[in-house]
Amino acid sequence: MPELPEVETIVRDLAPRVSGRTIRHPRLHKSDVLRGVTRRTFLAGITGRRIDSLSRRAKHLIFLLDSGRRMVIQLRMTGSLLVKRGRLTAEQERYAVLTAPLGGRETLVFQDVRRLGTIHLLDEPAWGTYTARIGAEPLDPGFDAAQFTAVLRGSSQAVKKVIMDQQKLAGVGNIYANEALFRAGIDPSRRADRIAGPAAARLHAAVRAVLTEAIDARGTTVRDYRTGTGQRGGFQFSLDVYDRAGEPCVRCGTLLATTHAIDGRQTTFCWHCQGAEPSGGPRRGR
DNA sequence: ACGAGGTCCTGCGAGC
DNA sequence: TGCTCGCAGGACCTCG
Repeated sequence: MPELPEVETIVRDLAPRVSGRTIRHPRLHKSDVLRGVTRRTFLAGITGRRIDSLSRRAKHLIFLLDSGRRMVIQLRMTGSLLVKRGRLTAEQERYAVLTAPLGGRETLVFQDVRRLGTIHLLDEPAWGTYTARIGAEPLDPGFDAAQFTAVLRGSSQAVKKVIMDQQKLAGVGNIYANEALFRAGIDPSRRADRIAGPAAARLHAAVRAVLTEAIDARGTTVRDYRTGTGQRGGFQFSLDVYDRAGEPCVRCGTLLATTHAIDGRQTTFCWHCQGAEPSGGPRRGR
């Protein structure tokens, strides 16, 4: 599932290949991915437009068009984006949502098996509203431990849910939330507003470190994720807890536990390394 | 403002 | 073998 590092990888791969290119004859194969725009308006809005830049905001891909509008693609669970030279494979044909020929036998392809992904087409004011609803970028140089601590302080919900809340913090999904909490030695179910001081600073550093390392490894491929060049990422070999339930903790050897108690999402953690906090004490009986 | 639950969507694996 | 069913889950929604 593409989170911040995966989307960042796709942007780095594709930005040089799409910038300055013109969308010739786009085809929208599935209309149910559109949000806030009709099929007709969407196609009219991108046809013949030049892509001035491709960038990332949280987990969203932002195509800035020469009209000043932005095509915003959210990959969600199974979406992928690539520039394909020549003919599409049978699988790409089958799951293509949007194909946009760029000239020179190259085609921008957005494919998505489950079609939970979305496409918006936003003018400048709408983009302003859209991006304002998304929280701080965790890798922004100005996003320091004090700002992060303030985010935690603002909620009594489980810390894992808070750091995955896109309105509070941008780009962290289930994989990196699990990893960062393990690295920081923090119980995922602990109330966010009870975490401060050194523990909050540890989590702040862990979130940034795990995201940075995952970008360096070109993302995590558990199932569907592919880079902008169609390859697998490399960070799945560096995961400490995600998808490792029942396996021994890399730090202490305790068998990793799993629960769905936090927001219904799979949470994997080590009782020993994350069960107890200096200021909070262990939390059991979830 | 909170938690719980529904919705979207399809492939996959378990169970019968 | 062939069927049904539960699950995967990010973002958004409604309800109490």
